[in-house]
Amino acid sequence: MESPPSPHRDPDGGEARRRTATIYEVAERAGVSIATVSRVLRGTIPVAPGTAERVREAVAELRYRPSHLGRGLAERQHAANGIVFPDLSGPYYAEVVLGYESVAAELGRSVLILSSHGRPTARDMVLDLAARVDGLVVCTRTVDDETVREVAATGTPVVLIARPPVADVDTITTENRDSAARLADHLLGHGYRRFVFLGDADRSSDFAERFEGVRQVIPAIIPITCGFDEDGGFRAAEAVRLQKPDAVICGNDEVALGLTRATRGSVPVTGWDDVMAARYAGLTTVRQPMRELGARAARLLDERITGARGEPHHDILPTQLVVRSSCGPHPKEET
Amino acid sequence: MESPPSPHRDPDGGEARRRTATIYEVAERAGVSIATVSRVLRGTIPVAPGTAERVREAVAELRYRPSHLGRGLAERQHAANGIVFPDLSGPYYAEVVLGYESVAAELGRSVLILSSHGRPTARDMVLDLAARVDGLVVCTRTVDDETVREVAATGTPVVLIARPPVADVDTITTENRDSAARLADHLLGHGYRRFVFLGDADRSSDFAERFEGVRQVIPAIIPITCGFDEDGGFRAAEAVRLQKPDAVICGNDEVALGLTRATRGSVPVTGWDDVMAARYAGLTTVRQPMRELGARAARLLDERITGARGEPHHDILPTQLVVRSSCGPHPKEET
DNA sequence: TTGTAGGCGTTATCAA
DNA sequence: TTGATAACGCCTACAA
Repeated sequence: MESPPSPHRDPDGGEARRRTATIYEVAERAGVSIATVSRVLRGTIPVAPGTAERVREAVAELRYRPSHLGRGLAERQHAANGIVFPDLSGPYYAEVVLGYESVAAELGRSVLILSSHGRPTARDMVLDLAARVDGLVVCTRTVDDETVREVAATGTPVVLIARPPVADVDTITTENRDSAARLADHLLGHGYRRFVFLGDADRSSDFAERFEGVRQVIPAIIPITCGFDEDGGFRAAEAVRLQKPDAVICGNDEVALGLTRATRGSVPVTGWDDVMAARYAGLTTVRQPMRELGARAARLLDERITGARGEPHHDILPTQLVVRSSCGPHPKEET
Repeated sequence: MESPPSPHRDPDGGEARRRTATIYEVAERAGVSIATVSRVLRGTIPVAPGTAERVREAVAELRYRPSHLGRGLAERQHAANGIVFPDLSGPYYAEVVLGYESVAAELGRSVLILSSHGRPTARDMVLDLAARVDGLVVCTRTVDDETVREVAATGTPVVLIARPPVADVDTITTENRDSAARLADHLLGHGYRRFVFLGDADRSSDFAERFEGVRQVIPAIIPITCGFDEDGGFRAAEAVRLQKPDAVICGNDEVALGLTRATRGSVPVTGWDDVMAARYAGLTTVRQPMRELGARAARLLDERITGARGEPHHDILPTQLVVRSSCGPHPKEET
């Protein structure tokens, strides 16, 4: 007998880690060619019912699952999407990612996550991630514009979340300016006159827009810079106190919560996002549709991946003022 | 002139989506063979300094990034890990995933996430995910034991989080029974005598262990079943009221928070996990090291992937009772 | 309806 | 130190 026609080795003895079956083994077991196996699995080209049945049996018996590596290489695609965010702690990004994963999964794509954490190697990690997905979502300022452009130049579709447009990539943001103005109006209704804005407008376009929106109504508002999380808000308490504000408008809920903890609620405060903790802290805030942000990004990306050309999208999702107790007892409306 | 020796087509005209450079183009540009390019990129085998330099230049000019698909196929590995969890909402899994991503990234592995949501196709999705990673973390009861076994049988290392052992896969959990008993003791110290346990011990080993731990101290505790989230707790309020308990021990913070919202704090309550909202709600709870859970899983997985054999690990991480106001004003200790 | 064979982008083994 | 070239697992014209 000659050696078997298959160019592939037989599975090894089996004492070491068990190999996963290949299409060749399925084909051999079903007594057909690998082309036929591929056809019944993909359902592209009709196969004789009997043959198809034998193939399916072989697949089941061998517990065969096609290799994504082989398939991806042949099809020139990954069937996977990526998403980059600064950090998952704090429900904001967790929700965004969840919304993203949810529809990506529906669309048959796996999702790869990457938290930049603020690692200096973020750029490289993102470029690497981009090389193993069909499309990429970049949240906020996790990497610089240059990197975004480089990924986009590769031809890999990119969607930016909560970030100003770069080149002509798609963008999804939430409405900031108007709701910020509305929030400011509400606070003015409380009778407050002296305000502090707490956050870092230079490092987040969201924060910048919120600040602008507020300042439109309260030109004299005093900006104070701090980190994006609870700790940032907590630490800023002293600086805030020095300004003796009637109320403090914070860039997001975590900052507001941190500040509240430090001031023990002695100063009226507002946040932004409406994370779960905000409800229990009685925090007045602006709710944004975090999950929808991710979900929409996934859909948009899918359209681009599957070939949609057209002009760049720049979707803006609506937000909603949520008044609770942290901004103080509201005086009667006088209208 | 003859046609070029490379078996690969020239890049297309360039009007459509731009292709990413391949190793052949780098080799051609540097005037070497692809083998040499591969060698300088991997740094495995020494290459003449001058040659290496030329290759690096070509790589930079072409912005070449090796294809993970090609590489993975040749190396028979993915350089990626997966993690499966029921849902990312609620800070618990968000933190676990974050801890996981954090160390996985350090170890040079991408991470693929999959939320089972409770989709009926979860089993298939997990099997599919398992086929595209080198190792997999499965949280809680996202899929049945059978599926876990099937993945493990493939040879893909698996680590279970917050779930009882299956076959001989590694396991990481947090301590439940003792801390539950401690919690019960504390509540007894308040003078409470009639208790309800709110959760679903049948669908979570964590809940089951917590219930057992509590019941050790309070044999007469009344179990009531509800969903795992805020809504579950909220809806269970009526059933709880009917029992007129002195205090309610909930399986996790979200349930406790939901119940609290429904009862407006009229009944002493405790949770479990210590999520962010718990702090602001003044919830007495048991803190578990969520991020560490994920981080450790990533390390353990990496060891298995890189060849560690040995006995299965069954790590148990310590937890910590956190007393706040939700369990009521504490009477003076009398010791 | 089915099989053959070339290609997808890398790695790694032989020779040279 | 380098270059051909055979895998790796799959898809898909092209033939039969």
